[in-house]
Amino acid sequence: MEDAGSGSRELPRAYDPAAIEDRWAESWVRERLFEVKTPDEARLNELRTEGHDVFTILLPPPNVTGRLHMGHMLNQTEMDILTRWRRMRGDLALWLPGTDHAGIATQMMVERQLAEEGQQRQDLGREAFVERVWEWKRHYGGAILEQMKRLGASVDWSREYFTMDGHLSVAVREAFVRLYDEGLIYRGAYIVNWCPRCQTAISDLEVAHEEQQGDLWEIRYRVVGAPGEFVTVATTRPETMLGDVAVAVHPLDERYQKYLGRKLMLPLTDREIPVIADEWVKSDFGTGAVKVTPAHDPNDFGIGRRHGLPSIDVMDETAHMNAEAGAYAGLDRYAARKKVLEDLEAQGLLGAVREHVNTIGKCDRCKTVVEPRLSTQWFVAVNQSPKAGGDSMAELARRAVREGHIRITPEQYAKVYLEWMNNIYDWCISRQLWWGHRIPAWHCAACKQITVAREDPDNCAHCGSAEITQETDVLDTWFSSGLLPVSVFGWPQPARDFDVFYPTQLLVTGFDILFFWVARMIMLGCWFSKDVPMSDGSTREAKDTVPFREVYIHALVLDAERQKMSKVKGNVIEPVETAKRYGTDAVRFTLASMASPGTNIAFSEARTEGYRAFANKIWNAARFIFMNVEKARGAGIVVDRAALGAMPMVAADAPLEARWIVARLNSEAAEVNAALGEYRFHEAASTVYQFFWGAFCDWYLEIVKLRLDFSEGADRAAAKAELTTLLQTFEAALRLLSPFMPFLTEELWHAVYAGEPPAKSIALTRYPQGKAQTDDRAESDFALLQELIVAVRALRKEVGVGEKVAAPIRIRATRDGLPFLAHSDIIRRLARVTEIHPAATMAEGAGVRSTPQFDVQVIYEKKIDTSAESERLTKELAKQEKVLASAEKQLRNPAFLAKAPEHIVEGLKKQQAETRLLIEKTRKALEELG
RNA sequence: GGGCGCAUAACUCAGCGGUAGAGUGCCACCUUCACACGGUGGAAGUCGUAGGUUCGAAUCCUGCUGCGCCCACCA
Repeated sequence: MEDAGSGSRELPRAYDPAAIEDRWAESWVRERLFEVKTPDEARLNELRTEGHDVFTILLPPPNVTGRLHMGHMLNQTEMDILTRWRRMRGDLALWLPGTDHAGIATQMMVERQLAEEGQQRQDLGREAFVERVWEWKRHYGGAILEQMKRLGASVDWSREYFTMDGHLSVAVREAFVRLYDEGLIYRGAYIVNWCPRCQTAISDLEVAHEEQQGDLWEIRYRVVGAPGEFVTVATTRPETMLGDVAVAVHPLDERYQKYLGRKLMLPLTDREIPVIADEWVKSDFGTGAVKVTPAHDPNDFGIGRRHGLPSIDVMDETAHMNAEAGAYAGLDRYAARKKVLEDLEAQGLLGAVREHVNTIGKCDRCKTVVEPRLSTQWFVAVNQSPKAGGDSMAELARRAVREGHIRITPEQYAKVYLEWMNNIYDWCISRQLWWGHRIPAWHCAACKQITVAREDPDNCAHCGSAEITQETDVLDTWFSSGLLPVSVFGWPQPARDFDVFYPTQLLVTGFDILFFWVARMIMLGCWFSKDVPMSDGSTREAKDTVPFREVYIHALVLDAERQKMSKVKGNVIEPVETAKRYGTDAVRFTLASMASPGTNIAFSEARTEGYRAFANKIWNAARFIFMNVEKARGAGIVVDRAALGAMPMVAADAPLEARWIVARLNSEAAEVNAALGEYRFHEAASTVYQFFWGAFCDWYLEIVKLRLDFSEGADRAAAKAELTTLLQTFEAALRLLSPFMPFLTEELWHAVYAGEPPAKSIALTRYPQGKAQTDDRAESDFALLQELIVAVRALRKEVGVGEKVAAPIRIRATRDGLPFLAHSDIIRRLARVTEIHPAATMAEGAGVRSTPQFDVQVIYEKKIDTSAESERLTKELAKQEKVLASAEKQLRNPAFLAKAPEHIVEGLKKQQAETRLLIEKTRKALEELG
């Protein structure tokens, strides 16, 4: 029997997400539901002919060390909603997961583990340490993906990658070699941001700037050969004076003209340093004289270069003073600062000390104060054109956004991106770590030259010497993750995956990694894909080089007090734990309903409670429906399963509520589709919520109770028709809801089909599109009916009719007759009315509710509370008069009549007429009350 | 030093040129045979502040106040 609706399994009275979620999460993975086979050309053409497309989305790879937080869950909920939606629309939807090896973070994690065993990584040696990290990764890595599985993310697990996988490492190496050969990767000694704790260079982006109250010290440098004369410099970092090689002043600064070319005696040392002129110096800052320390300050480094000065490095990699610092050697930088100041003071060389707000850079990862340090590193020359000519990487990346090949939502971030891109510096990509992609460069002991190669070389490419050793540095993690959009699809090998899935459609991510990752992907993606021909052999145009066509920047998730969640503050809301308490669907719905583009989310559990109630509401609607399906079956009435799965269609002579609910389903579905197309998750969520609860449950289900009479002598054909519409609408509503609440809808959808569903999952069915059937007449008729029912309910309350008591009503139509009387059964049931008496006049002294269309009274012996009613009416009257006054004022204004659009004027005229009528009615009612 | 965002009902947020909406909370009534994680009715906002543009402003512009964020090589 091809029937629908479950009777086989009684649904529990209250929805218990815990009872179903693990089961489905596990099943979706086991059934390989979301795996995408790379289509061949024929299949692809077929897809496109049908009006569908490939939808590829890359999961921003979480760190292997990561645990899922609310930000991830928001990000994943948004991606999952979109992916499920696109899949259900018939697109080939691929959501690709993976994890990032996260250089510093992971290395730190394992080092901490070693520390507990009383060891350091140096004790193990590089090879053993790296092996240890791999082992850690195998044991603990990727826990976050397991959490993701539990939350039902519809990703293709068969394609899961790790950024240190073999084929991805090949891509990293290829990219490095190509850029090096182009002269776009270079090695050199420059000032970089150095973290003394991590003992590695970090990029500009990995430095967090903090303002703090500090001191600006003035130090007197004796002028050689001029006893009693000094040049006073100002500095915030006195300890670096030990590495000074000059003092610079502005060339036009009159105060110092006489010292130009003279020598100064560097205090605390026996070195003499020159006074030089450089335009970079601002005469109005400090004393106008700057100590020049090329090894410890990027500006000084620049001055040093311009003037051919040496660099004296006075610190080691742990920010302790080195041998160059003489007596201060071995001291930590702050201890050295203290001692330097004391010694200067003792020698009378310390001048004024001023309070000074300065910004200090801290290591993003460990919060240690970063030291600008001269060291030899590898850089990507992002602003440089390749040898053969053409645009630089940065320029390509700017054009991609400027010319609209990549659309960023919300738009304001496009500006932020371009602003950053316009001011970008070369990217330091080397890290002094052990965990990561080792730089494929070999140093020759014989000729000192560098060999960069795809395959590990045995000999120097320049002199042939076998005495070569590999570079010890590894690459910045973002170098490999920046390549992901090309590398996951097989680049640099020619690959069908690349042809089909590149460019990806969308990137959903947080603002915090816009520069770190998004910008780098755009640079590297555009750069490397431009040489990959299209699948038909044609040259790739700029628009097809981008790594993704759209970027959606999502909100930050804050706690209910709008504070950033952090372990330190202890205000972290655990998503999986929260999902267990309220149900994953409820948490997802909370996030979706608050995910308005461009605003942050203050996550509140109160709201989640509300959506748990919503889930329960859906559950119970299902129970009610299944119960009736059972009842019908008992009477030999069975709904054909084939009627389900599409948009319900109703006959023109079907009951009003059936035509209405189907019309509503169509219009709401259209709205949801439109909202999702523009990332307005909150609108989509509130639309489905209002539809299901406010329309389907509150009105349709209540009316349907009138129709589901399957007993002998009842209109069984009508009952069956209504039951069919009910089931169809519910099934369609489940599909509409399913991207937002995948677990609950999956469970109920299977129940609708009594355990014999037409597909393995609701996720594989089609999304309601909402173009099928509209019915304005049904919507407006129903709206009038609702107005009447609400008015009667309110009157009953006023007059004091008990909840269970039914009472007659008196009704008078103002103009359009009494069309709603045709639905007296609905009025009787929903407003608890016995008889409906059409009347020409309203009775005096009884409460009246009036609308422009009708007046209505409840006939009941118990009189109303006249003073309360009079108060209400007075208030009502005041409101109406205000509305009227405002309308009249505008309608009297010739400028308004001349300039306002016609429909506004017409609307206002209508409002004016209706309000006048209402005022008249209200006044009369007040008079009658006395 | 630049740049950006936000201020709307008690709370959390929508709305972003035509006279204010939702959820939660609150008040009253109702344990009616899907659901008390429920139903019905109700109270609640001079849309931060001062100007301006407009026939019309919560909505656009400017100043101010208060929060928050990002970027930045003045020692």
